[in-house]
This record gives sequence, structure tokens and C-alpha cells, in this order.
Amino acid sequence: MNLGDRKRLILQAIIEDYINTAEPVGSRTISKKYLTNTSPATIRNEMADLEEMGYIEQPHTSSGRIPSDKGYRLYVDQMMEQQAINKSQNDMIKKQFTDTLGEIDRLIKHASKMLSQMTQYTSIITTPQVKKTYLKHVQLIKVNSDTVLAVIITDAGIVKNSVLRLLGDIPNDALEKISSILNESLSGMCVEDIASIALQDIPGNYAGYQEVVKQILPELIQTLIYSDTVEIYHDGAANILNLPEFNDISKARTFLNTLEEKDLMFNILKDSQENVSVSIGSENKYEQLQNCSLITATYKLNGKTIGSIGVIGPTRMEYSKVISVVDCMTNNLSDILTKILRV
Amino acid sequence: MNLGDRKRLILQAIIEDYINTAEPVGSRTISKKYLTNTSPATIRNEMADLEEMGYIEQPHTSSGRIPSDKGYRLYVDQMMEQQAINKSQNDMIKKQFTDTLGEIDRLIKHASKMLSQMTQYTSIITTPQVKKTYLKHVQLIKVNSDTVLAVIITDAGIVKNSVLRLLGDIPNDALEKISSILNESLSGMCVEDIASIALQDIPGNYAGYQEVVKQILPELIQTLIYSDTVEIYHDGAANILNLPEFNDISKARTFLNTLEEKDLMFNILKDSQENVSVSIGSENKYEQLQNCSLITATYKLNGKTIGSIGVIGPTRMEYSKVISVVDCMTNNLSDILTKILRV
DNA sequence: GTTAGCACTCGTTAGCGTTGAGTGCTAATT
DNA sequence: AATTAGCACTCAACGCTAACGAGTGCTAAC
Repeated sequence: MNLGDRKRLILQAIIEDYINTAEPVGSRTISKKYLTNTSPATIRNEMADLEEMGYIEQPHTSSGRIPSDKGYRLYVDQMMEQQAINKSQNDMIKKQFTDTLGEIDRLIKHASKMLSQMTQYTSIITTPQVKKTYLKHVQLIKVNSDTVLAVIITDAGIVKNSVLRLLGDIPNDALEKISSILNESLSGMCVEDIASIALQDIPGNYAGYQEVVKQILPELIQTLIYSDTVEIYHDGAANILNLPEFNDISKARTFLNTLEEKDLMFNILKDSQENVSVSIGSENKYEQLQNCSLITATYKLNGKTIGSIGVIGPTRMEYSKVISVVDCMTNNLSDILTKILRV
Repeated sequence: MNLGDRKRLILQAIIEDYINTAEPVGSRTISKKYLTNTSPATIRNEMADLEEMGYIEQPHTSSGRIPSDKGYRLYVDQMMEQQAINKSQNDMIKKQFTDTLGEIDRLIKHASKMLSQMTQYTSIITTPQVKKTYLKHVQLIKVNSDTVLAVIITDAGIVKNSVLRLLGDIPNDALEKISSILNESLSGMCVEDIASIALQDIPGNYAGYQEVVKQILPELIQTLIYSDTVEIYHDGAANILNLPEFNDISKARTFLNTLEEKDLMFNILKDSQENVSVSIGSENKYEQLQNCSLITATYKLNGKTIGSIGVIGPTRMEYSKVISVVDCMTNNLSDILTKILRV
């Protein structure tokens, strides 16, 4: 299905002009701005062919052409100039990250903000997923006579806390003992597995503290289960209101509503591939996003995929730029996380 | 400056009708729907007076009247029927909260979601502020040969973690010792103060671990400083697109942009009063919000104010309803936090 | 195969009278 | 003296038409 050079050039011209202007592109424009040696009439003929092949569409008779989803797909896969990883962009991201100390969540939010600022679209991002990591250490700290704090450390360096309330007082050394018992039996296990084991499956000598352990364990497990809930952040929602395709208030509303549906967003990001992947318009699984394009990728920690980021924009998206930014961002995010959280 | 009963009734009618319909209210409407015993002509005369006094405005000659900010203010302060704390509303909130276990941040986000759903406006909320609390306990946990996790517990039950990287290995019992030294010198201090003290001010016998303490302390302090950064969440941004006052895309954009400016939002919430307070249109300090109204209040933990919530909507807001919801929400939030986090 | 010419389509915009909700004023009524 | 009916006036909104122009497809000439 080779198009022929001229058709390719015309398609490319249409797509790139449309990405810039959001206006249907006519034969005259192409002849003037892109293929100066070809007359509008010829281009019209070619365009008729391209339309028949499904790469472009006509909003109505007697208007210029706009790219179809299929057209964008061809563009992304074969025609787009792969933007070299922009050095200055990369440096900027790196610098911004090193300036952001503090907690992981903050880092994640910052990444999201950068992503939306650099692309001028809307970014979405998940916090690291705990489920996939392994438990490294549990420590019980006595806070009050009846209150114990459980601190959970996983191999991804993610730390979760859980305030446990006991029925009675418990001596400090007993806590120490229980801590080390729990550690022995649990450490090294996958969080997913710990969450699903029944109490009696935990081996070990409780040294007379069975009662206390029975109180603590369910809550601990509960914490692990809850802590698996990844949070989803987004940023730059207002950006899309700058785009003519969202001038229609009802479209803007649908978009914003979709964005606030965390479950949906989670499902979208859940499926994202390790490498930057592009989902164009009708290719999207969810109806609400079928007039958008989505560019996603995952970030890692110590080589393990633990979260995803994405950019949502109109199908008329600056694919080349966004792909390079997303790529750059995941790499830097993985790097910095691995550096900060190495445990 | 008593208006006289009829003027009051007319003003109230205008405000309530306008809140419902978003359309300028004419004399005929009032005569038909609200003051059936008074003729439109009489009402027109009264309206002319009310306009002169600044309580209502005319978008253009020959249109009905709309309330001015001053009008809304009078309404909120003196005329509005204080909605009784809605029992079923209260129960719903309570139930929702008890269903939300897990971390504080999640609870906060959930509160925000509820707030926006119940009011159909946009809600904002801050996470609890650490600065105002007192340090209760510090614990160092060895994770790796060169990695130590510091866990900080404050009297508000807020827990922060900080991964510290040491230059060399350190024996377990040394950590214990350092932990207890730090506890002795720091616990009971206000977080704000700890963050500002210099290293040498910490008394205590370091038992030969001066070097290690010198490494750990700055990072610990850093964590405290960073952890003071309250996060701000919002929810229900899409709601405002349902309102006719935001049909103008550029207004919607301004609104969304403002919402994403965390610093601004923080400043707004920072000033909020303990009791529900209302800021109407031009009363707002920040220009971007001067065609909005803002209803804020604070929530507490163990009687101490630690965070704020708010609802942003058009000046044409259902004040009565929103005030009661916000009030209800802060009370429940304070309750549940105090229950969960009692340390 | 390419291109100039031309009739045709159709969304957009500007102009314009009509409509109707609402006003302010005046004079009559209570 | 307060209230109201009557009336002329204002002005946004609506619907209609005409002109415009960007763009097309087709045909015939190059």
C-alpha cells in the first residue's frame, strides 16, 4: 500500500498544516506553502484519492480536508520526523527534578506539571504501585500506651505507615520481638501475596504474643491492601480550553468530567506500554476519549515498572514533540526515583 | 439603614429567583411569583430605589435586575434562611467517611469529592499542616548498610518519613541510642521551631556518634521543612462548566487556570476562618476570583486547626445550601480525624 | 499527466426588520 | 400619599436574506 511520493507529501502537508492551524487545508494552501511546483488542480486530484483511501476527510463538501485517525496513524508510524531527544529539554527536566526534593508524591505531581507545561496539553500520572514490590522491612513503634505505629518498607523504597490501636498496653521489648518475628516471616514476600494470605499461614514463634499479633496483623494487611490504591494526578486541564476543538462547552465539559473519573484514568494508564505508545482518536478504548489522542509510557524503579504517565490532547496533536517529551520524562523520572529511593 | 419590609422582600425575591434561573428578574415576575398583592409598577418603583442604594444592578436599560455583591452580602448576613444542618446530609457524610479508611490524604481527597458533588460547585481543600503541631516521637530504622529511615510522629498523628543515606555503616544499637537522644532533645518541640534551630543547639550526649548525628540532623530538619508543604486538592472543576456564567470559554479558562495555581489557592485557604465564612465577588482579595464567591472553613484535629476546606462558585451561589454543607463537612472531618489519629 | 477555467456548494458574516420582555414616567385611582 | 394602569421607549435576541469567499469537482486544453 505505497502511496507514491507526491501523495505522501500532500498528506504530510495536510497533517502538519492542520496541526498548526486547526483549519481544514485546501488545495491552494498546499500548492502555495508546501508543493510550490504543483498546481492546486493536481493536488485536488490527489486529495480525492487520499480521501477515497481514508487518510483524509472533508467536514463538508466545499471545504478543505482534515486528517482522519487513519491518516494520523500513518503519519505517526511512518512519516513523522522523529524529534531527537532535545538536549536542553532534557537538561531542564533533570534540573527541575533535582530541585524537587521531598516526598515521592510531590515528585510525581511535579512531573505532571512539567509535562503539561512543556506540551501545553493535559498530563496524567499515577503514583508508584506498591503491589508489585517486595516487602523489605516492618517495624512497630510504640507511640502511646495503646497505640502502635507500623512502618512498612518495600524494596521500591516506598514507605507506608499505619496507626494501630491495641486493646491493652504492650511492653517495648515485646514489640521488638514481634517486629522481628514479622520481619522473618514476611520480608522478601511480594506485597500482593502478603495481602492475600490468611493469618494462620504466618509461621513463627509468637513468644506468647499471639493475641497481640492477631490484633496487629489484620490491620497491617489492610494497610497493604489500601496502600495499593494508586493515586492519579492530572495537570494542565485548562490548557485544552485554548484549543479550538474544545470551544464547544459541552466537549470541554465531557473532557473535564472524564479527567476527574479516576477509575477510568487508572484503567487507561494501567494498559500503558513500557515504550512510548500512541493511541489516536477512535483507536481509544473508551468512548469519551475518542476525539482525543493519548500518549503514554511507564516509569520504572530499579528496572521494575511501577507507574505510568500520559498526555491527553486533541487528535490534532503535536505528536512528534509530545512523544519526545514523554520519552524524556519517563527516563528522567526513572533515573531520579532509582537514585532517591535506592534502598 | 433599614430597608423597609417590602424592599427586603423584593430584594430577597430577586436574589433567590436569580440564584435559580441566572436570568435578570423583572417586576412582572416578582409580582406574579413572589409578591402577588403588589403590582409590577409598584415593584418597579421599589426596584429603582434598591438600585440607587446599590443592592441590585441592571445589565442594560430595559432588562430585569440582578443582585450586586452588596446585595448578596445583605442576603447572606441578614435575610438568608439559615438551613438547618440537614440530618440526612450529615448521615451521608458520616457514612462515607467511615467507609474511607486508609491514609489521611485519601480521606482529604474524598472529602473534597463529596463537597463538590453535594454542592455542584468546585471544592478545594488543604492537607493537614504539620508546622503547627508538636513532635512526639522520632525513630530511626536501619534499612540497609548505609540507609536509615527516619520516622517522625507529631501530636497530630501525622507521620512523615525520610530516607537518610549515611556515609558509612552504623551498628543497630547505635541507632537506638541516637534515636533516644533525638527523642529526648526534640520531642515536645513545635515543628516550626525544630526546623529553625541550628545543629549546635541540640543538647545531649551523642555517645560518640557526633559524626552520624551531624549527618542525620540536617536531613531530618529538611524533611520537616518540606513536609510542611501542604498539598492542595480540588474537585468538581467540571461542574462550573454547567453554569451559564461560564459559558464564555475565556472565563472558564481563567477559572481553571486559577484553580491550578496552587500558591494562590493556598493563600486563599490560609486566611480562612474557623467558622464558615463567605467572600462574595469583589470582596475577594484576588482579582481572578472577583466574579466568584468563596465559602471557607477550617477543620481541626484534637481541637487544633490544621487545615481548610472551601467551595468556589459563581456569586450567584446557593449560599444557604453550601454554607450548611461546608459546616457539616468540617465538623465531620474534624471528628473523624480526631478519632482516627488520636495518638 | 498536468493545469487553467468555470460552475457549483455551502458555511460564514453582515445587515435588517420584528418581537418581546422590561423599563421609566405620567396620570388616574384608592 | 401611596398605588396602579397606561403608554412610549429601549434593547437584546431571533429569524431572514443577501453577499461573500474558500474550496471543490469536472471538463477541456496543454
